[in-house]
Amino acid sequence: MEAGPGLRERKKQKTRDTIIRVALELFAERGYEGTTIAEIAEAAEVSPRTIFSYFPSKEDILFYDMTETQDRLARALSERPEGATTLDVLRGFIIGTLTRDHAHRMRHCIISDDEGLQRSKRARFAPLERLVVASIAQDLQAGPDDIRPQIVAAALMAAFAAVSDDDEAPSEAYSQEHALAVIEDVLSFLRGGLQALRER
Amino acid sequence: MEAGPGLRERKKQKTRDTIIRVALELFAERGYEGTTIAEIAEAAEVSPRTIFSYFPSKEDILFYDMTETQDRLARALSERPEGATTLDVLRGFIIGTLTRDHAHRMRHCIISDDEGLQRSKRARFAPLERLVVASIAQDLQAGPDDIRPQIVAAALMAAFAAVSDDDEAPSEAYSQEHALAVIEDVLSFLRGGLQALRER
DNA sequence: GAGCAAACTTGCAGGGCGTGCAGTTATAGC
DNA sequence: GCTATAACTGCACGCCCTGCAAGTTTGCTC
Repeated sequence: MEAGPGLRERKKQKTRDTIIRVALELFAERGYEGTTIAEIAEAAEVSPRTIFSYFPSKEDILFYDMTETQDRLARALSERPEGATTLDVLRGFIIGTLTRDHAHRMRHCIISDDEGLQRSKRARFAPLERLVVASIAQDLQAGPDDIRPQIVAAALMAAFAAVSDDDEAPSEAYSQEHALAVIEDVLSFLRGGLQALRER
Repeated sequence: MEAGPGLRERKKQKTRDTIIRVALELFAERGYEGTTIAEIAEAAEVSPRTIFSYFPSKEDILFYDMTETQDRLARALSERPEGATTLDVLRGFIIGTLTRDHAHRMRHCIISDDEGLQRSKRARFAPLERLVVASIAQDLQAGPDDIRPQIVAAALMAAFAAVSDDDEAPSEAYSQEHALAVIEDVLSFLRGGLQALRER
């Protein structure tokens, strides 16, 4: 008896994937605002009501992988090897998270077309940033009034956003190389900044 | 003949102020989600439909001063004196923008109570950050691939957010002093970071 | 395989936000 | 005062999202 997920679980996963796929297609075709839940439901062959048992809101369909990314980051930070700093973990995490597949490129276009979605995307990074702030605060043994974790985390998230929005990359390989260079710059920057505060 | 605004304009301003005031009171009393447009309209003695001719959305009532702040920042950056850097301008701007009046404190509580509003608040800082990015890019004569402006701007915005969220300040004077200290730290940090990149 | 409990799906009713439109009311300039 | 313009209002509508009470499917047991 393999302990694989049963029919029920597999079916749910399939339905979820279908909803995401058809929703992204419709968003790309008619725009996010121009697509209704009813249309997504019809294309996915479920009832509109069912959509909301898979996703808490229409926006959550678009940002379907954010919670998973958040969990991965939390795990990467908490399970980091002895001696590894938050910055070390993040370097690997950012590179590993960069994906240039069709769905992601499509989503990038969809979000670019809508002012509100750009704001939403930014807002959805906040939980990730909070994780980074806490982890860096631990590294630096920072007190509650110490502003350094927040500054460092903000800079890191900005770098992350910059490399993942970098849409003119000619190839995935180039994109990763470029991202690595950017991240090294940011880490140098942060080390220099922290050093400057230490010397005061 | 003084060229003051006519009755029409004064009345509009008054209505706008009333809407903001009663909305904040209701939000504080019953929470943001627990308050409907209809209730705000009734308390402000206008029709629900009229609310939407003053504010594009319910959230915009809460963040009524963001567009004004954005305009002020844009002006401060574009009209800066010869030789002043973006960082110089921002130091003054942040200090000048810190306010601890009743409405702001009330809003802070309202936002703290609601997960979604915290995300929204963060998202609404994006336009400010874009202004800062552009201004810093100009200062640094940065090319399009240069990540420094985004990092520096993100760190500055994080500092701004930190000092304006600093709600346990015993007094406005203390709060300003504390903010100044934080900002000086951030500026040292940024100078150190930029220096480190220059030396590579 | 029949039956049962749990999980999943669905339709329905409804509340809240936001918009377009047309009619009424108030203001400003002559 | 009279008129053109601006503002307010009510109405109807579409959309998102939720609670609830069915109906349907799945997994498990006998």
